Amino acid sequence: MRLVVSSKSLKTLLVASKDKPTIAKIHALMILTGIFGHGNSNAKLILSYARLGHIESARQVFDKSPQRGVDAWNAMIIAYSGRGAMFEALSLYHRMASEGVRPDSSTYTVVLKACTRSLDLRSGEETWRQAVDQGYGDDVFVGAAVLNLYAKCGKMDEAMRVFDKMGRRDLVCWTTMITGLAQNGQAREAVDIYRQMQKKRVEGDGVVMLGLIQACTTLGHSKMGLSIHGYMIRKDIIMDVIVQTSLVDMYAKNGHLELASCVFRKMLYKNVISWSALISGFAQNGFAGNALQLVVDMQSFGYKPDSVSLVSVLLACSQVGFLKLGKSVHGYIVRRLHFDCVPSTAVIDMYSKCGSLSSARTVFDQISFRDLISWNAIIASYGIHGSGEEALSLFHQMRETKVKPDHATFASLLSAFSHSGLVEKGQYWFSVMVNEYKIQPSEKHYACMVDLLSRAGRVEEAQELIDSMITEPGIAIWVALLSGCRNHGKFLIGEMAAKKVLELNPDDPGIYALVSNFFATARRWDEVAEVRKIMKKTGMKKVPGYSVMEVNGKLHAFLMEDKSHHQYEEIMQVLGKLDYEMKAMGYVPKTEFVLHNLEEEVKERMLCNHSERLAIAFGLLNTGPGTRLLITKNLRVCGDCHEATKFISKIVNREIVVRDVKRFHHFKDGVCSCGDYW
DNA sequence: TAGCCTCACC
Repeated sequence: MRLVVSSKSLKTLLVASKDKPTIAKIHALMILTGIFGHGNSNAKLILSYARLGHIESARQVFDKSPQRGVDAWNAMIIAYSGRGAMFEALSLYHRMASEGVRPDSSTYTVVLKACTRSLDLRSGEETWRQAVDQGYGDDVFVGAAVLNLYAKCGKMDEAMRVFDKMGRRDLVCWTTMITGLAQNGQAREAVDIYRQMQKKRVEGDGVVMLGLIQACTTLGHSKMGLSIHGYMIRKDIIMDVIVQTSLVDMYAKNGHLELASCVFRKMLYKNVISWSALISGFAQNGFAGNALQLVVDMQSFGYKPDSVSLVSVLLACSQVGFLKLGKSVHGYIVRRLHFDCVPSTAVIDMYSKCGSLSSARTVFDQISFRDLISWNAIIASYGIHGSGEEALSLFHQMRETKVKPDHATFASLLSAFSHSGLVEKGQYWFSVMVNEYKIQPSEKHYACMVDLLSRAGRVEEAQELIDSMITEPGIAIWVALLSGCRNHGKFLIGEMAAKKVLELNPDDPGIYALVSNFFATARRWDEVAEVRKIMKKTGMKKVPGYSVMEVNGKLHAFLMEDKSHHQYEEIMQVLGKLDYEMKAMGYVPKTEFVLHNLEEEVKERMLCNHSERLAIAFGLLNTGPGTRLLITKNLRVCGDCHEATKFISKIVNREIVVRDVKRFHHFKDGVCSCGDYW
């Protein structure tokens, strides 16, 4: 019996084959039947081997082909480029000419793709020039590839130059521009290009919409995002898992978690990325508990968390001080996944925000590759723990590497100086930032400097600095100035700062307390009454303060006057006993931190029931003598609680660490590491 | 033959 095998059927089999032995059999059959060596059969074989990762076999086919058409060369370049072997891909491309094979449109496209993968702008531009020389300058495939090269290398100006000159543009060219602009932080320009595209009556598909959704995400334009979503539904544009995931991401990043969850729930097909998008949305918006619950849910649906979703878990852990879970996630990533730059930075941040600065440092010292963000994270870690000198020393080490400090590095460094009271160092490095690094100071940088100068009593200099600002100073700056004025009795400047603070109407009751205290210190009772009036009007709607503490691997959260806790009675007994001992040692409740019109005794009781106080008492009840307590608070620690915690640390002979929204307070033996200025 | 999704510091 004679077996008839057609070239076409073998090629179809090749595309469908899922393992090397099958391909090898078809390969053998091709040789036996004489198909091998004709047409582009060798190219198909090369691609099939490469698809399954057998690059050596692919190369053997290439080397043993009796004649190699341009398809075989292209296939081999794709094979190398897909494996990240850029050098081999490029050398093949260079060899083609010497072997008398003329590159075609595909060759330029795949070589440009290879250059894009390795971000090799120089080779890419050279390839593009050669493509133009050979008459492929108007080819939309080559054009889209060069636009993508520029976009991925962050050269959108260059991309725009090429795009403007293009004789023909297909949908992919438009999309590459829109996506490229959106991903390079030029979201407005992305929208402009889309408008141009509409004018030319080019219909957008899901991928174009995805670029626009990303633009909405960065611009924070949820309204526009919503209208794009509606447009896709009306126009029946297919929303695949990628487009749906970016919708989830867009809604979540813009704070619309219900909408994000709603899109997510309606997704028929989900993947780990869509879960991660939702989880990170909750974590980034401060809903640590929901984020953690979602990770449990995703596992029950059979999805295994990857390093991206676990980074969000770490973020949630750092928010609430969940050291135990953070530690186990760290271990899991190290053992099972890739512990590269992003997860290691998240781990550093988690340890430092959970109070373990030394663990953060150990991880930082062990990682082999440190990028800008890892340096920023470790510098910030020392800053929030009040170690300005160590932050500076790390900054010096960073300057010895190739990594260039950015605005965030200086924000962390200056904040470290302000938390450590290093005024001259702050001034010096602020001027270095502006003059040497040409970084335009932002609101955060100014706030650090104003804080630094004001706490040293140099409020006039602080005011001069504020006057030199080009942008309108925000609340953080006026609050910093006001604190200094209050502490140093500078009433004239302070009054102006207080008025500014009230105009800006902050959300934080602690800030109203500061303003009220300032006026009380200046004996300006009318203004004190005015602040109370504002508080009464808006104050009751403020974010409720809560404190979180981990005991035996479980998190316990406390709200102010929280009676729901099963140990509430015991907690109140502990607090009562402590109150008695504290008063005997000279503690006087700072009732000015309660701004309601209440009797003194009631105010005192309210102070006593602040969430951080409840958490401390709970910690004392449930941990052994001498154990360090770590409490995480969502707002700034209250001034009276700060005073009380100092006394408590001495009475119970414990180290009490409180992390508030700004920094760490290490209370030990009646003293706080912040030096009573925060 | 093409273009596309999630994560770290401030």
